[in-house]
Amino acid sequence: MTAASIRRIAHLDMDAFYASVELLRYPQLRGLPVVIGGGRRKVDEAIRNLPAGGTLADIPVEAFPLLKDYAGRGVITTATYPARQFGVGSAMGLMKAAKLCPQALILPVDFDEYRKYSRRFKQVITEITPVMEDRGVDEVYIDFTEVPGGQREGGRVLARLIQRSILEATGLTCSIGIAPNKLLAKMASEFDKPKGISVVFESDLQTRIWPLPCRKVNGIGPKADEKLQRLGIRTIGELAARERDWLVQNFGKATGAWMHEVAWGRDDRPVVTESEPVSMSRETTFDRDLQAVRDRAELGAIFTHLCEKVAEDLQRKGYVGKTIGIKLRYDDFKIATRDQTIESFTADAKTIRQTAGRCLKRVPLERPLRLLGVRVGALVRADSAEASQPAPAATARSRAAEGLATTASLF
DNA sequence: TCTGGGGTCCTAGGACCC
DNA sequence: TCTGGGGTCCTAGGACCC
Repeated sequence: MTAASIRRIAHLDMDAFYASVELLRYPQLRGLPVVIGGGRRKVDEAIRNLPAGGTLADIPVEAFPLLKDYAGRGVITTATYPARQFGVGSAMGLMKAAKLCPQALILPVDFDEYRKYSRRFKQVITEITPVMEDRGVDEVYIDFTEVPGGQREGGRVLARLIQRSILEATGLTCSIGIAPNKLLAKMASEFDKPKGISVVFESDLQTRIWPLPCRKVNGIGPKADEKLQRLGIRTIGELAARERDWLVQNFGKATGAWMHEVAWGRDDRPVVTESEPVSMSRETTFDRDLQAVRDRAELGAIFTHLCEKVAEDLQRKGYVGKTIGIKLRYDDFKIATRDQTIESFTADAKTIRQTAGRCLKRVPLERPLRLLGVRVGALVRADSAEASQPAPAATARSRAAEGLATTASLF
C-alpha cells in the first residue's frame, strides 16, 4: 500500500438476485409479486407444463402457478420488491407467505441459472478490480485501495463504473457500500437498496453506524442479539459505550473483545481472493416425515442417493476427504450429527455410503425424521501429495473409533 | 401455517503424545 | 512415583451467514 492510499473496501450485493434473474426470463412478470422458493416437485411440474410455443416471454401471466395453490413444505429464497410490499421476505415459510400474499406467483429455484449470472457479474468485477473476495452467489467484497481511481469521492466513482458495467453485461442491478473495512462496507451496502451506493468514512461512525441495531453487525445473530437486549444493549452505540472488560465477562474472551472492536468500527480482515473448501454436503427435507422402521426402504434409497451426489460433487470439483458424517433433523426440529474419520482420503460413493452407514447406527432413530444429510469434510485436493499417500498405520485413536462403530452396529 | 440447502467457524471435552 | 503442562486430533453441537 502506498503512503497516499487510504484503505477503501467495497461490499457489493445483487438486488433480489434470484428474482431478478427470473424476471430476465419472464419479463411479463415485472411489477408483479413473485416469490422464488420451495423447489418442490409440484411447482417444478407446473412450470414445465406452461404452454409451449413462442418464447418464454410469450407465456401469459395467467398460466403461472399461484403461491396459494402451491405452498407446501419449504421457504422463500427471494421475493420481488412488489411481493415485499406484502411483508413477504426470504427465509419465510411458504405457508405463511401464502397467507400474506396468496395472489403472488411462485417459481422454483434454478441454481444453475443463478450460477451462470453469478459467474458473469463476478467476471465483470475482476476485469475492473482484480482483488475480489467471493462471498456466495450474489455477494462479494472488493479492495478499491490500489485500483486507479479507487480513491475518488471515497470510491463512489469506481462503484458507479462497476454498477454500470454489471448492468450492461447482465441486465442486473446491485448495491454497493464503500468504507475503510469489510465490517463497515457490509453495513453500508444496505443503506440505499436497491441500486444504491453508500460511502462511509471513519468519521461517520457516530452518526451513521452507532444508531443501528446490533443485529446489523455481520456476526451478531438472533442469539447474541437476544442476550445483548437482555443486558439493555440495543444499538451499536450502546455496545460501544460498554467497557471491553465488561463485554469479555459477559460474552467470553474472544467474542467480548470482538464485539468491542466491531462497535468501534474496527476490522482489519483482508479481502481474500482464494480459498479452499473445507467440506461438501448434500441434504434433503422429505415431503413427509419418515420413520426409520416403517420407511426403511425409502430412507435407504434416499441415503444412497445423497452419498452418490456428494461423491459426484467431490469428483467433479477434484477433492477427496476423510471425515464422513451424517445429519438428521427430527420432527421436533432437533438436529443430531455423527461423523467418523477414516484412514485414507476418498471421493468414492461406496466408501462414503459404508462409513455414513456406520454413523447412522450410532444415532437415535426412534423419532420421525424430517431431514437426512451426508457430509464429507477434511478435504484436500485430489491431486495433492497428501491425498495420494498410502494409508498410514491405524492409530490407536482410529482403531478405537472403528471398534466403537462395530460394537454399536451389533444392535 | 412452522421453519430449505449449502457452507464456515467456534467451543469443549477426551484421547493421546511429548 | 506423582504431578503437570502444552499441543494436536477427533467428535458433537451450535451460532451464524448467504
